[in-house]
Amino acid sequence: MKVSMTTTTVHTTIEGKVSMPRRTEQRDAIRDVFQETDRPLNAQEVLEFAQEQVPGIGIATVYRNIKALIAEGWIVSVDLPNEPSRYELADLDHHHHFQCTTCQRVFDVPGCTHGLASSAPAGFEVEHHEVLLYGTCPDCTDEAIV
Amino acid sequence: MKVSMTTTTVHTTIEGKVSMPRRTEQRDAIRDVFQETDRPLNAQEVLEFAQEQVPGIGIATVYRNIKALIAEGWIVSVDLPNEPSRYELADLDHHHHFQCTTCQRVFDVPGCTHGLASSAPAGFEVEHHEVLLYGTCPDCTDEAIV
DNA sequence: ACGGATATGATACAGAATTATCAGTTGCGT
DNA sequence: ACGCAACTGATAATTCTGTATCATATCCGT
Repeated sequence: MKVSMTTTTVHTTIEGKVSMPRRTEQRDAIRDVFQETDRPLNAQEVLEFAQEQVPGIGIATVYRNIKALIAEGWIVSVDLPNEPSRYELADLDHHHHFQCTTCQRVFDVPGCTHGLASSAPAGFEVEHHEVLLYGTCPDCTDEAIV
Repeated sequence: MKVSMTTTTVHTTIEGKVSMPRRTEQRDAIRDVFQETDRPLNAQEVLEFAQEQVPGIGIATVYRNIKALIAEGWIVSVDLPNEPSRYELADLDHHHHFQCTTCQRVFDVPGCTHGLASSAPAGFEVEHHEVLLYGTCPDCTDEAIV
């Protein structure tokens, strides 16, 4: 189930005045990128996709907005070993990740093999876990055939 | 089962002469650290433990030897998201890792919840996987009680 | 349309981990 | 004991990711 979240972060000045974040085409483009893509994207990927809609957009703007979108809980970071952070919508169900060892893209893997909490030795209290699968994605498997 | 590996890496010069790596107290100390510790260690941890045996040892030497030990297949790197590389003996059985969210140390978790390869969607070929558990280690659980 | 706070883009900067450099030291074959 | 190649320690340099700076542009209430 996807809950359409409409969180709004406001900024409060010293005098107590409240200002709303502005709506810009760059910010809209970045939001669109996440909503139209079903896998975690890193800052560079977000930049490339956003540039299709706003050619002049810069990497600083991407980082700034990613930070803001995380702060308002609209996206979350997906971190893999030795990889730059990727980001995806925050309202996805629990899932794991698959990284293609050929194209380096990361995909979501629905579901969860539970029983992981009980796999730790006695005395270790598991709070959360992460499962990472590595292999070849369908696109790269097809490429290999050609 | 632990197989005592005695890999020896040699260096070949341009003229074809072969030279053996030298035995130094620093290198011995670093090897000892890995053999006496049952969890993955990062470069800083290796430095600290090795300094107990060779007080003057420097971080550069640690990195150099870690690199050499990896090259000869004696240790392998253990990489977690947003963490510096850790290293452990290469001849350990398949296992996973647990990171304590309090002390940040990483521990080995024996065994493996299989069935992971089949958890990926159709078209994704899983070659290997990594399971990361996060929580509180016994030491930190005890600390909390005190 | 005005005006000022906020956003943007270009780029300098920062922080972390690891590698390169280099002068001095040391292991080890002879 | 000699000699030299390999090793070490101190530190500079590098690489990578993300943040700070700042002049300019733009959103949006009035």
